[in-house]
Amino acid sequence: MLNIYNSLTNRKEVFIPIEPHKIRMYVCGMTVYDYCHLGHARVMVVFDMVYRYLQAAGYQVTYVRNITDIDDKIIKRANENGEPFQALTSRFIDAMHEDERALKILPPTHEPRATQSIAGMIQIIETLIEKGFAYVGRNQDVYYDVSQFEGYGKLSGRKLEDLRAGERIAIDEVKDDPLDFVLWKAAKAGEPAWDSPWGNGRPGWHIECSAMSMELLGHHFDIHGGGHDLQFPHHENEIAQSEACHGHTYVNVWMHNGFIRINDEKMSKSLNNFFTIRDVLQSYKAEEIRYFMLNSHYRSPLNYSNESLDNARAALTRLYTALRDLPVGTVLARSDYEQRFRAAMDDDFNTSEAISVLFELAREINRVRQEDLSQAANLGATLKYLAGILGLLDEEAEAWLRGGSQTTGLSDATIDNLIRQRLEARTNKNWAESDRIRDELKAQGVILEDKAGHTTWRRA
RNA sequence: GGCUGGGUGGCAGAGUGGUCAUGCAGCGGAUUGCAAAUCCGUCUACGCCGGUUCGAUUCCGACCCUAGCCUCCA
Repeated sequence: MLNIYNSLTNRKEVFIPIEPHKIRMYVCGMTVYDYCHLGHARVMVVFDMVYRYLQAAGYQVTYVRNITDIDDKIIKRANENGEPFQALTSRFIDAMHEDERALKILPPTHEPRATQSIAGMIQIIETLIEKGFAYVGRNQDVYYDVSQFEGYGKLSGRKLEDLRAGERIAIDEVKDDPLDFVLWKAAKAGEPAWDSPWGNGRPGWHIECSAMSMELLGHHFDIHGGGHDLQFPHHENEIAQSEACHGHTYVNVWMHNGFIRINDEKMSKSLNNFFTIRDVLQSYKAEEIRYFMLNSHYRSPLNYSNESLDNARAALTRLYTALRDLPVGTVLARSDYEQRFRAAMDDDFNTSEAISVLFELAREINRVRQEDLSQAANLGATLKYLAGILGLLDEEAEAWLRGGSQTTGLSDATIDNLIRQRLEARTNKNWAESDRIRDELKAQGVILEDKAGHTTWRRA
C-alpha cells in the first residue's frame, strides 16, 4: 500500500487514486531563461523517480510538467540580450531537454508551455471576476482577492492575519490588500503582450499552472509536485484560483521536494551559489548525480559537495562491479529483495532504504557467483530490474567501469597493450616489471584487477 | 515576529520503544607473487536537560543550535 506525505495535511497518507489504477500528476517545471542548475535537477530526478515507481506499482500515470516560457525574468533577460523572448526560451528549452536526457529523465506525458494556454488563463480570470474573487486594480492589472477565498493559507499553514503581520509585506496602493496577487499584468510599451478583456497584457505567474493542469488533467487530479519553495505563495495561490473557479477540491496530494544546499545554504539563483547541471557533468557522470540525489530522501535538504559525488561514484562502482561478467539471468519472481524494495518505496518513496536493498543484492551476487553462476545471474537481473525502477544501473557494467569520470590520456588500445606486456612479465615471474606497469597505469587513473585467467581494468 | 522542517557513529545518509540500515573510510582475517576486487569479522552514534516506561536515539515537555518559507526562486 502506497503512502505519500501530503504537504496539505503535513502527514503521510494512504494514497487512493481518484480513478482506480490511474494517476494524474502535475509538476511545476522550469522557467526557461538560463541553464538548469542542480536544484532543478533535483525536481527532475525526484519526480522522475516518482513517475517510474508509480508505473512500476501498476498505475497508469499521466504526468504533466510545464514550462514557464513567459515571465518578468524572461523579458528582462531577452532585453539584455537584445533578442526576442521566444529565441531565448527556445534555446533554453533545448538545453533543458539535453540535460534531462543526460540524467535519464523520462519525458513527461505532456510538457505544456504557458504561452500556449493564454486563452485558458483568460477564461479562468473571467470566471474569477464574475464570481467576485478577482478585480481590476488601479493600474489596470487584475488581482485575486485573497480575502474572498476561505481556505487561503491551508497549504502553507498560514493565516491571513499572520501573513499581514509579516515583516516583508510592502504596502501597495494599487491593490486592495497587499496579499492580493496578480492574475493579469497590463503590458508596458514594448513588452510581449496578448489581447484580453482587460487590454493588452500577460499572465501572472500562478495562473498558468491552474490553466495548464486543468486543460490536461481536469479540474481535480491526484498529485501536484514541485520544489519546496513553491509551496508558498505559488501553490497556495494555485489552489485559491482553481478552487474558487470550480468550487471544489483541486488536488488531493501535494508533494514538495527539499533543496540542494551549498555549505548548508540553499542553492539558488538569487544567492548566486548555484552549479548548473552541465557544470557538474564536466567532472561527474550523470548517473552519479542521479544516485547522489536518490541516496537521500526527497524531502530532506541535500548538501552538495565533491565528497558527496565521490561517494556516489564509489557506491555505483560497487554495484556495477557486482554486475560485471555476469551472464544473462532471469529476474527472481517475488523475491524478498523486491518485497523490501517495494515496501521502502511504498513508504513515501524511501529511496535511501530501497537502495540499501540493492547493496544486499550485490553482496549476495558476490557471495554466490563462484558456486552458482546462474543464481548469481538471476540475482544480477533482479538487481538491474529494481535499480531500473530508480533509473539506475542502466549501463553495461564493463563499459561503465571503464568509462570513469572523464577520459584519461590513455586510449583503451594503449591500456590493453600495456596489460599484454605485463602479462608477459608475469608469465616470466618478472614481478618488478609487472608492478612497474601496474603503477604506471595507476598513475594514469587506470586500476588493474588480476582474475584467474585474465586481467580486467577500470578507470578510477 | 509568524509558520514548516532538521540535529544519528570519521564522512554521507536511513530507521526504530528492547537484534543489522546502507555506502565510503578504519581495524583484523581469508584470498593474491604483491596488489585490486571480493568474502568473513570488527570499532567510533543517536544536540542538551527533564518526564512517561521494566526499558528511549525512538514518545512527551523545556532549552540550545540550524535550515527553509513569509519577496523572484525548484
